[in-house]
Amino acid sequence: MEQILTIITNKMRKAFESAGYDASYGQVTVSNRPDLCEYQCNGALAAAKQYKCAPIQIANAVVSQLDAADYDMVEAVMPGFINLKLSGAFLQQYLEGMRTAPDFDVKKIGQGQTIVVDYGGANVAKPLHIGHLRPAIIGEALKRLHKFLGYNTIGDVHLGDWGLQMGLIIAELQERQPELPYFDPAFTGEYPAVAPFTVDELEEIYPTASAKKKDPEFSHKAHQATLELQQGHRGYRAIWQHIMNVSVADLKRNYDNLDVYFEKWLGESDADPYIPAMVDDLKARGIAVLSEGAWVVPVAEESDKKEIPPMILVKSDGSSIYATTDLATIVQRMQDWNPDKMLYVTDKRQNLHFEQVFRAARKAGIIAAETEMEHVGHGTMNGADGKPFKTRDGGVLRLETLIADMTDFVRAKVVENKIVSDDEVEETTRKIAMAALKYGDLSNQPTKDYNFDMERFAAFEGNTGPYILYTIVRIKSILAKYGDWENLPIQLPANASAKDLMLSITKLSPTLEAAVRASAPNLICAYIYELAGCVNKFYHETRILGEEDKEKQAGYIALIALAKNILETCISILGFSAPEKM
RNA sequence: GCGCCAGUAGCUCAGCUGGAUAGAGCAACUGCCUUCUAAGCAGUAGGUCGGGGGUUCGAGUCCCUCCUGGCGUGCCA
Repeated sequence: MEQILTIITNKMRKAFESAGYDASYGQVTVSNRPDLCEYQCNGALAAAKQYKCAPIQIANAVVSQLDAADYDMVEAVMPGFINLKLSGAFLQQYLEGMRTAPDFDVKKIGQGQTIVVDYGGANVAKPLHIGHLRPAIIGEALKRLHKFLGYNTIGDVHLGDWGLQMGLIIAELQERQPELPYFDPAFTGEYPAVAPFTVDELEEIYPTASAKKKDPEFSHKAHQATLELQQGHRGYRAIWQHIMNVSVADLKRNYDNLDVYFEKWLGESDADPYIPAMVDDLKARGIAVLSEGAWVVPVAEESDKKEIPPMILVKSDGSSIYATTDLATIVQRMQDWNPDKMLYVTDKRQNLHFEQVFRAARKAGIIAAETEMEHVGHGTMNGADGKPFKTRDGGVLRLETLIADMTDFVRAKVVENKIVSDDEVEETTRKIAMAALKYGDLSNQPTKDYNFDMERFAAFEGNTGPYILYTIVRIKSILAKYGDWENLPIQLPANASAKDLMLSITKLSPTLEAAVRASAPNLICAYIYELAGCVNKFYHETRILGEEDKEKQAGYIALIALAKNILETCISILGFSAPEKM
């Protein structure tokens, strides 16, 4: 179905033409003065200059060309605005179309296209911490949004399992347990099947090793181990496999806990097999050049305002770096999936890195010219004081801990409210906590830093996830009491708040398209907040179950049912769901 | 140094390609539960949109400049 704005813009364009003006002035927008009108066209103001006459004259001429039956009100207002109010019948018909079609008749603009969303950013051997929350939540939402709009979507966690961090762990392990067979060059037998560490030990080993990077001797050993691992050192590969086994199981558990699911659990190591051929090829074609001992791909362009340093392909010690694996990953993705678009959801501070990789990929012809590459750089989540999140003792806060804290907060509230029975408390609590956490994050623009304030998020008043859930739950409660509500047709708006609600419902499609275009889930949050507000106002002003006119009542039910379905669809795109009661 | 991003109510933030009186939430104050869940609804108060220039019928939005903060800037990711 066409969007309302498109429909009335087209009519407005025709009216401009009939009145003797250029059709391009007919763009209609949602009103910024809801007290005056629902939609407006400012084209007459812009046209006045070209036609050298008063804007109000143009506006009047255009208005006389419009079909009055489509609107409750059409008027030209000084200095030249054209204000519109849609007719109830038009709205009724439009909503009935949304109600009866699958997915509210939202156009599947991604039909036939494949998109890869790279959004986990988890590192093996390290527990997920507070910094992993945003890419997981934003990436999952963007993936689901694309999927809803018809794209074939592939979410890839892209594990950090190949860089210096691995060398650091190996070097540290060797210092602690040099007697292990992995470090014995003469050892040719089978390595132990059981890892020489638990996940908890691993999580201690890495930060310890990382802290020792300043020691030149240790640092050299770690770099050397990284290189040898990448070159196929048998013992190091075995250790690596242990790390993977122990770590990935733990990561999956944590992502499950967040309702974040990846289609692919590939990592930097999976790109490794593609590296030698890629590097040879780039060298042979002169795309990679030797500079300061390293092989680099110059990516600077004439039009650059700043100096873009070359992308380092092979470090001077011969090992690969994250740019190398990222580039090789693109090779793998093009080969296996040939996507139309790749989306990278990572910290915004990696912006330059991705700019370099994308340019190198184009320069080398690794990606097709029409394949879009986008880095969705997100900001940092800080503590309530605006400073980076730390635990009381100054450590990094684990994601698990954050979720547990939020859950405890919510549980207290749920228990206090006494609406759900004891055996439902946990499930309800989990859903509300997830909504509070995810909505709290997604309602901010991805690029901005924001402050995580438990008090604020858990307060549940105003613009929060629980507010949205509460709205849905209220409707569900009415529908359950009403009974058979599934197939009732939409009726004419019964009152002003019903019409406002209907108008809000029609904005679903433009909102989703704008969100996908800008990679901005916050637009969906803003939309459902507005929609929920309309629902609550309608709810407050209209007695629904007590309505004696059964026909009228069926119309109310049809309207709130449609609103509920849209709200539920939107929150499922955002990655959470509503309980039955709260 | 250069580059990117941000600066809007006491606090946290919206404001789409420039349009009419700059909007929400929190906090403060005031109403509304014998009636569909008050985690709600309605209202009051709160602003020189960082400063200064400019472009035009019109600027929070575009251009220039300055101030403040954050981040990035070749072998970490």
